[in-house]
Amino acid sequence: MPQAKATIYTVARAAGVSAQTVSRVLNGTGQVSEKTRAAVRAAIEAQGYRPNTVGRSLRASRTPMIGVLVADIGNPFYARLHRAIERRLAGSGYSLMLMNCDDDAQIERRQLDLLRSYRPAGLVIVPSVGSSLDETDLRAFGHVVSVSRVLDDVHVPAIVTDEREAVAAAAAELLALGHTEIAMILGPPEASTTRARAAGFHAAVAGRPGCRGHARHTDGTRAGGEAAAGELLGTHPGVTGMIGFNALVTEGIVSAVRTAGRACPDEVSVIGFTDAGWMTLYQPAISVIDQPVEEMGALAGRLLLDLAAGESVDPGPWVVPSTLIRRGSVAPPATTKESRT
Amino acid sequence: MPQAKATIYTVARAAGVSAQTVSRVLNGTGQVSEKTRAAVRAAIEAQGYRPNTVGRSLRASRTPMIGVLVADIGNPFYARLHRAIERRLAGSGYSLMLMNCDDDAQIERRQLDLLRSYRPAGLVIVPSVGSSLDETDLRAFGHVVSVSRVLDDVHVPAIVTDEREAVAAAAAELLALGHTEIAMILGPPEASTTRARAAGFHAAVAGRPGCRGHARHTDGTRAGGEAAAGELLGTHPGVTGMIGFNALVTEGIVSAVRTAGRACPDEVSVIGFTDAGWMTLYQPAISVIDQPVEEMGALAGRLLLDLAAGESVDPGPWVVPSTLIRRGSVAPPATTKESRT
DNA sequence: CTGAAAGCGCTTACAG
DNA sequence: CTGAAAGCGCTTACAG
Repeated sequence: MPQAKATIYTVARAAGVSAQTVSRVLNGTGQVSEKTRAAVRAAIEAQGYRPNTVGRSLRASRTPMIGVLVADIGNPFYARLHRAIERRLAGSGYSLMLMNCDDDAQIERRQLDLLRSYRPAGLVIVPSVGSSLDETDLRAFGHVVSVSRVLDDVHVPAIVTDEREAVAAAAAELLALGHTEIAMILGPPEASTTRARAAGFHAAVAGRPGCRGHARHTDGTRAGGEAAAGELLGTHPGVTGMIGFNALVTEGIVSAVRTAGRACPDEVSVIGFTDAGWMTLYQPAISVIDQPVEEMGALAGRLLLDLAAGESVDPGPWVVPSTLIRRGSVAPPATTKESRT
Repeated sequence: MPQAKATIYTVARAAGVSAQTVSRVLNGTGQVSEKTRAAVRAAIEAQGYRPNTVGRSLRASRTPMIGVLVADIGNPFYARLHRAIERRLAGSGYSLMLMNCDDDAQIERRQLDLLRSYRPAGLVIVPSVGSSLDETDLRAFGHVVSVSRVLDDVHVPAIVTDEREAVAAAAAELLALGHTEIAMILGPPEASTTRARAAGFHAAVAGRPGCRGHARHTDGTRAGGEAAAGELLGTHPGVTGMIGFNALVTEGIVSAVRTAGRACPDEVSVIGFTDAGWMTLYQPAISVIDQPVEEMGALAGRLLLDLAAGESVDPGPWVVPSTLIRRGSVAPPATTKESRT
């Protein structure tokens, strides 16, 4: 029959030992005789005692909790990231406190304050676009790892994918197929990811004399991607290949291509960024630069565990490579095909 | 210059008052003279003091945190639910601790134990399929609200949508269009949602003499939905309409219909459950029973806030209605159309 | 309007 | 191998 309020003291009394000994049994620290251990276990069982993390955390001045602050958990990228971190941390005793900031620097700061009030052991952060956080803010947190987006002038371990190279390879593949005018529909210009992906795109185009590359910034949403892609298809009918900044923008591109009455891949090839279930359902299936979200999350969890254990961690940036998955949405441009026929 | 370790005591000393007065200023409780208040505020500012929720929680025997336990945050339904609860709780001082249980009753129990060790103020739970939780487990949590799935014989406020009615209406619409053999690809038989949706489906079919309804259980994934739908299309070529249990199963149905070489909606009409971005991108756009996820999450947040404030809350179940969104994937069956032509 | 004392549940030195 | 004391940061009675 579980006791109304079991604590280490009620357990200690029932077992005929001190609270300290109960603590030792609970944590497996120090030496406890087998007999005493058994008595304590029996009392724990009898009272239905459950440790109180709050008491422990207060004494330790540190809570076994990792904060996770992302822009929007509704975005599958962040949802998968959370799940991957949680899996890596399973069994470690650490819990995750997830917070959204809607990519708003003010909300980000507020959420961080709230989070910090719990004195968490660490933080995984995908900084907001236009984040105002600096090294001081993050240092106040103790252990921090940034994922995907990086903060300028802030030296915390960062986990990223090889955005520049991956986009460059994808763009190069379009160009090698014979496309001479291609476009990249980007995210917000302030995001580090936008800059890296844009750089890869431009580098690939620059490597092909006679080819032209268009880049457009958006807010990273489907609507934003659709508007930018639609505008581009209208003003630059020569564009025969498009790369999307993320899964949502890619949805927008696909929609715009269809609305413009252009066939994919016959008239316009499309490559997405970050795989999504619908991409294999759509016809044609969408080729995509597949970001290793699970690996990035697992690595974030590992680095934080190392940091919490007092080990020093290389600031990186830790680069986890993306892979180009070739599906049906990429083909040589129509003109090339015709000239071959 | 923020102090290394600011507490209410360091603030109190700097302001020349007692810790108790600092607490009063922080919480807006009791009477504090304007002058004293200003001095305290100045000291807080000067030291960069941030309240420690752990200390407060220990004293209060309760943490301003709501646990959220769901099957899989990778499922957009749960991600949207989390976001909706978080939005409703914004500014309330409560944080959310999100946990996955992979729909595994054992993991569910373990996660709940971990969560409980924080002494949270409440819990939002989507019980796992085959959950072993009973009223005692949940009562130990204090304030609990269940969402979407309900636990048998457990009396906690529940938030659901009108699954039975919504599915019945969707099925009835197919039948009214002239379909005489339709199918529902369900989730796991143990889930309360499966039972409710199946009941709605069977009721609609029973209301139409001469019509036939097939129901198949799956694990609720895309692969499961695809296998079940594929099998059904093969063994029962007369099926001209299918309803999916959730967004993933609907992906599977759409894929299976295409693999079977059947045109949608000309040969097979499809209706999904829970709207998703790809459903408007796909051709034809997928008609769907749209679940009011945001409202359900907001309501869960509100009920928990009420409960935490000591108010009594109606156990409900609180029913938030779903809406049938008509898009391109539903049409009269081919035979009917031919006979009209 | 303000303060001194006690205690929330635990672990960290320190002693034995 | 085991225990008594102190203290983590805060708020709750209780006094004035």
